[in-house]
Amino acid sequence: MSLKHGLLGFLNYGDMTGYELNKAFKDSLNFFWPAHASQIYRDLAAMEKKEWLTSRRIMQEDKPNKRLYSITDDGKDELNKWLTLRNGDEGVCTRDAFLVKVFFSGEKTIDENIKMFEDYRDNCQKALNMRAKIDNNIDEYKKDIVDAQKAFYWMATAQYGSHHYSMCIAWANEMIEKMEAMR
Amino acid sequence: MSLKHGLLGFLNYGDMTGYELNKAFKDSLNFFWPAHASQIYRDLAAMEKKEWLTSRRIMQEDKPNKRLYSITDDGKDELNKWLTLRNGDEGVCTRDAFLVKVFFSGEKTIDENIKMFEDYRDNCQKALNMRAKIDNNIDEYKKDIVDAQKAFYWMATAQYGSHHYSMCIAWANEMIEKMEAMR
DNA sequence: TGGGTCATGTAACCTGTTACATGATTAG
DNA sequence: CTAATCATGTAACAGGTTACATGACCCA
Repeated sequence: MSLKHGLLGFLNYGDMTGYELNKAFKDSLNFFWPAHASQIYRDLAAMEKKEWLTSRRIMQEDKPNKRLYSITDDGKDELNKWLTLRNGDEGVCTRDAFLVKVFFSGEKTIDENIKMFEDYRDNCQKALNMRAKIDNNIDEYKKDIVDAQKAFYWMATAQYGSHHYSMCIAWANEMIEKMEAMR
Repeated sequence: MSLKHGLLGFLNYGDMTGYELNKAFKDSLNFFWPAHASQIYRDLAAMEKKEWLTSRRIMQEDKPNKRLYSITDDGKDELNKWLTLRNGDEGVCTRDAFLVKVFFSGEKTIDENIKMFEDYRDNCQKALNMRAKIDNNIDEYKKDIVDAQKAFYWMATAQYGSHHYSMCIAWANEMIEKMEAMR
């Protein structure tokens, strides 16, 4: 997986510009796969060279001109190849800088660490609250791209998000409690 | 965070070779921060240039010669800077390719997706079982580096791992159940 | 005699991050 | 008046992945 597959996924729903793709990522996948606009534009250009996409310029008068991308048959093949590819450790092994930091936090005082965990918990709580927004976004998109099938998998990822943050909050609270007992 | 900080963390416990660092990663942090041996050696060289480390060659007769790294005061400063740096979204936003795949899985048949989730669940189960091993490793290291303080934070990350995989398994089962009802 | 452990690296490549640049229109 | 939206990109850099190379010793 790389950003390219995410872009192919969206373009498979219909033609989009880099700007729109950037928004689509922010509105839905951002929690699982953050993307910078600059990378989106760069990868779109690279994918056009590979002939996974074609593009055409759309002239506009009151707004800047834009470039609309369409997925090709090669692009669809690539997307399906990725979708049906069996996952090895994908999803099972997650890179998480916070956990590494925790691992080495024996160097710090308990009070510092309690604060670090409280911060973390609060950030998770904020993220959990924001999930409600994401669910709204999915509901809105649902109206445009009417397809109960698709919507189910969007909801599945949203569900994961909620479970994930709840778990993190519970874990942080457990650890804070233990640290307070140690103090 | 980058691999460099993880390496500094271990070297702060005592001098180590690239080979030993590679094993230390595999035995403990692998689930949160997988590292390739080639990157470890490359980053060690880069860190020596920055004077975060010094190294000396150890000659051996029946085994290949090796290079032992020691952390410098600059290296310790860098480590502490990172450890005490306030986390923004670190830990809150996790990159997870499997979730992206799920998001776009409306393109596939329900049967294919059930299989995908079953695979995922089984991988998580395997990972969960392997956590027992990690716990053993931590117990062993505990004897060498006797420090209850440190051990607590190692256990905290291990706890996270168990919680994480249990949550993933539960989520996958929920989704499989729903998909089976849709079939 | 084949595979695991010990031990270190190089090179090429791919992917992601940060900083910068431009400039019109529109809503508060 | 000022901030947001629309819209696209370049350049440099940092970090991670894959493939390859070497070679001895030891255990089954």
